[in-house]
Amino acid sequence: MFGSTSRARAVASARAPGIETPAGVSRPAPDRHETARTRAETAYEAIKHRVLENAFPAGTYVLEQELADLLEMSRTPVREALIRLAHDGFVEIRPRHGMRVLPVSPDDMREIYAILTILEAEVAAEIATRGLTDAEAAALWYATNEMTLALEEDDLVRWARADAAFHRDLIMMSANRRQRQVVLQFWDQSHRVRMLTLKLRPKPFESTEEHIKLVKAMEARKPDLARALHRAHRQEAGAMLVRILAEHNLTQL
Amino acid sequence: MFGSTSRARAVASARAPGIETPAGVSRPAPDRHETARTRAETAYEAIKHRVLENAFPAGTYVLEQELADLLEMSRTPVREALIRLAHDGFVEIRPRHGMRVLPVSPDDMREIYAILTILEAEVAAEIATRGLTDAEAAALWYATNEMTLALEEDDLVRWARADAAFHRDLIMMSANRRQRQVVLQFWDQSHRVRMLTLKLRPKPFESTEEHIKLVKAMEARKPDLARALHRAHRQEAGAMLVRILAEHNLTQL
DNA sequence: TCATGACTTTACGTATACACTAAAACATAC
DNA sequence: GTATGTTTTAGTGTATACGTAAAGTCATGA
Repeated sequence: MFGSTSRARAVASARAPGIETPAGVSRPAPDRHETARTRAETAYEAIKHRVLENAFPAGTYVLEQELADLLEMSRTPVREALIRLAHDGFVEIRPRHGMRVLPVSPDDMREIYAILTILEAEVAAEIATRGLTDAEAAALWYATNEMTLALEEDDLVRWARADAAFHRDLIMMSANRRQRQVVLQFWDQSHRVRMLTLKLRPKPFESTEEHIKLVKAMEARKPDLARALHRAHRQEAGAMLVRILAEHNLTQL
Repeated sequence: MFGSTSRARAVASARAPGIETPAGVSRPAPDRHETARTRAETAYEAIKHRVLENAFPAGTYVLEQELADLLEMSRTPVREALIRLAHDGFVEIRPRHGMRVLPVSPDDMREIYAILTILEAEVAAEIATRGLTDAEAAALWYATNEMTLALEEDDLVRWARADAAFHRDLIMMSANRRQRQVVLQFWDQSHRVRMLTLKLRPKPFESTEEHIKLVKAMEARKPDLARALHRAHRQEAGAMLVRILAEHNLTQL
């Protein structure tokens, strides 16, 4: 169903596309780019993408059959995808109304950033304790450099991309798989709000500086400093987003 | 599928039990105690229970059809339950081999306790900041009292039950729903190891004292003290469990 | 116009059928 | 006995059918 099936299918599924099977179950060739996936996985990714990119706005109800029609598959893999999406916190499932895209309120953002702040600060300290590998340092410096260049060009989208890459790279350095999973889950939950408020925020000069200071603290192997810097960085970012949501009365993004 | 369906079904499902439906789908009356549930939910709870209580030992493979036979339902709700159980970290799904109960290794326990330590310590500080309600204090004192009585009677099972209740009560006091969800998820993941090592651990006199001190610190509204006490408590408990697993070569519980 | 009851429609949860292919079993050669 | 190739079996992912009941629609009365 997951993971190793995808691998096995990638190897085994080099059959001719478009074969029409003789019995009730029609088996069109799935789109093949580089990994074969179950339809349930395809559905998961497709729906998640639409949620994150606001193609399905917050509060929207979409029925199972609508999703199935849209994705050109039966309801079964759609249902399986929805179970996962609900568990990830992107949608809720309301029988006879379909899935509803969960809005992200200021309170939600408070919750999310409270957890990100706690857990990421510990990761920063962990990394400062054991030191950065060359590759890790390069990745983080690349991201901060991107942020700086983006600011020079007044390209906020580019800046946001670099910011996301920085934080993703950072959490992926954690040795604790469960910690990575939790942080990424909530970071994803905040994605739409971050994107939709991008132009409402002040220019992130200080934020960029904070990223740079954090990398320096980690390179200098100062765990307490790294923890404190990152904690402050996350707390301020969360508080600012919450403020913006409140000021603009964006209560359900 | 979840939640509100259960409510609606509870109201609407007072039909005669045992009605045999005319077409392919046989609809025996589900067992009714107080809440009606979908079969997928029934499957989730039943399988989870068997995993937690070691009826399906770690490393065990069980096929979908075996589970369906055992639970007297079709494969469909079993599949849906397995998606959730996999997401909760109790099993992995391996196509053509069925679900496999995920063992919990010493490294897993390190990961779990690292996260519990961080997040719960913050909850303890939060509660110490805002103070305990009478009901909350009563619940925690009841649990610590149970621990004390259990120790007097040398009843470790009773002690473990009180310990679990204490921690569950504590996390449920967090205002952060996501934090509650994360902590409970990982606490559940450690359940089997805690139960299976119960008799291998030293008598938890100090642990009981630590619980008592924590409640006092929270009542006294000392957030820094509460955080530090609870952090130490969780770190020591995690380290001890990891030690025991290693000493007894229990690498895959 | 609003409320209520009856009837109809439809979305869901589930069982079942089926195609596909991974895994197991079997046959053969060295 | 071991390795390899072929055949068979069976577990999964998916589509479809169906029963159930929630939701919608319609008719009627006050």
